[in-house]
Amino acid sequence: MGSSSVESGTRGRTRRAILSAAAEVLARDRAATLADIARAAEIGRSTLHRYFPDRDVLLRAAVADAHLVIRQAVQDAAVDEGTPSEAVRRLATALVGTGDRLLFLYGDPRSLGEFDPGEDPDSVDRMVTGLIKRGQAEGVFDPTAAVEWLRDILWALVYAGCESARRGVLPRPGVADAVVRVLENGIRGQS
Amino acid sequence: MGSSSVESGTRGRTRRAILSAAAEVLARDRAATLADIARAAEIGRSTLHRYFPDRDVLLRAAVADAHLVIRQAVQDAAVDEGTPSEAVRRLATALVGTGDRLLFLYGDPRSLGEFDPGEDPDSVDRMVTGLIKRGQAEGVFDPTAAVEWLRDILWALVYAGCESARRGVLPRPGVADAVVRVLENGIRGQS
DNA sequence: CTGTTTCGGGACATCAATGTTCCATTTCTA
DNA sequence: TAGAAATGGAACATTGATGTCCCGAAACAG
Repeated sequence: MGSSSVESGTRGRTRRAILSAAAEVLARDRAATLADIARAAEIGRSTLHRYFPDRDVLLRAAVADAHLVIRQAVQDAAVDEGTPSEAVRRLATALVGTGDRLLFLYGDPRSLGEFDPGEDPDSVDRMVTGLIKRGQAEGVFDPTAAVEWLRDILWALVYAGCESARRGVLPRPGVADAVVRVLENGIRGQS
Repeated sequence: MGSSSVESGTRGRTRRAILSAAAEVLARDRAATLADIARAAEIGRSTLHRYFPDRDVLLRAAVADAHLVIRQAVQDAAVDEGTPSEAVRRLATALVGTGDRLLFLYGDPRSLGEFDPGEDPDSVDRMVTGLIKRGQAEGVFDPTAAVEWLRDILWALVYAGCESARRGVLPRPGVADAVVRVLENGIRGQS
C-alpha cells in the first residue's frame, strides 16, 4: 500500500486535528492531560494513543509540527528581500499568524536545545538572526546590541502580541502592526 | 508563645528557603516535582510537607510570595516620582532584580485572575498602569496605544531580559538598561 | 452493497507523584 | 548542658495519569 508519506486522507486529517489540538491546549496549560487533548481534538483517548503511542511521542511530534509550521511561515516571509523594516513587518505578520503553535513552542522547554539529532540545525533561527544582522549592518537596527538579544526581543514581542490578542487586549488584525511599531519605535509617543 | 506572625527564626528561614527554591525550580519547569523543590531547597521532602501540607498550598504560597516580592520592588521604584522615563528605568531595574520570582509568576497561569479573594486587588497592576497612563498623558509614551498593551510589552521585555540574562545572552548588570533602551527606542540604530 | 478501516469507550494493569506517619538524629535555645 | 524544636529519611497507602487490550459501531472504499 501507500508509502509512509501517503496518509489515507482520514488518517491525515485526524493526525492534523490532534497536533493542532495539542498545540492549542498545551499552549494554555503545559500540564494538560492526554484526555484534555483528546477532548479538544474531539476524538477518543484510545484513538489518540493509536496515533501517538505515548505522551513523549506526542510531545515530540507536536514540537516538530509547530516548528514546521513556523519555519514555513518564516520562509514565506521571504526575509532576505526588501528593506529590513519591510522584512521584519512581513516576519511579524507571518509569526503572529501561527498563533497557538508559537505560544506552545515558545513556552516549551523542549524547544530549546533538544531537537532531534539529524534534524535541521534550526534554519528558523538562522533566517531570523540573518535578518537581524542585515538590519544591523545597514544601521537600521542597533548595531551595538547582541544579535541574540535582538532576536529574543523579537520573539518576546510576537509572543506578547499573540497572548494579548488571545485575551482580547489587541484586535486580531493589527497585532502585527502593534508589534512592529514597538520594534521600530519603542513605546514612545511620536515626539 | 509567638503570635502567628512570629516565626521561630529557624522556621522563617526554612520557609523562605522553600519559597525561594520553589520559584527557582518552577520558573524553569512548571511540572517540577515536590521532590525536585525539596532538593533545591536542600531539605527533606517530609520537611517540605511539614511547611506546606500539599502541592496546592505550596503553589498558592509561592505565588503570593512572588507577588509580595514584586509588589515591594515596584513600591521601592517610587513610580510616581520623576519623569516617566526615569520611573520606567527604576521600575525595570527593580523588576529585573526580582529574578526567578518574576519568571515564575509571569509564567504561571494561576497568576492571572486567580488571586485569593479578599486580597489586594492587584496594586502592582494599578501602579504600573498608572505610570503608563501618566507617560501617555505627558506624551512620552504613545497615547494612541491601549494601556494594557503597553503594560504587556513592559512585562514581556522585562521577562525576556531575565531569561536572556539567565542564559548568558545578556550580562547580568545592564539587563535593565537593555530593556529600557528597547522600550524607549525600539531596536533601531541611533538613526 | 460488502468487506475493510477507523473509531469510541470501557475494563484493566502500571507507574510515578503525592500525602501520611513514625522515629532516630541533629540543631536550636534557655 | 538539658529540654524542646526541627529535621531527614524510610515505609506505606492513595491517587490520578498513562498505556494496553478488546469489541461493537460507524465511516469509508471498492
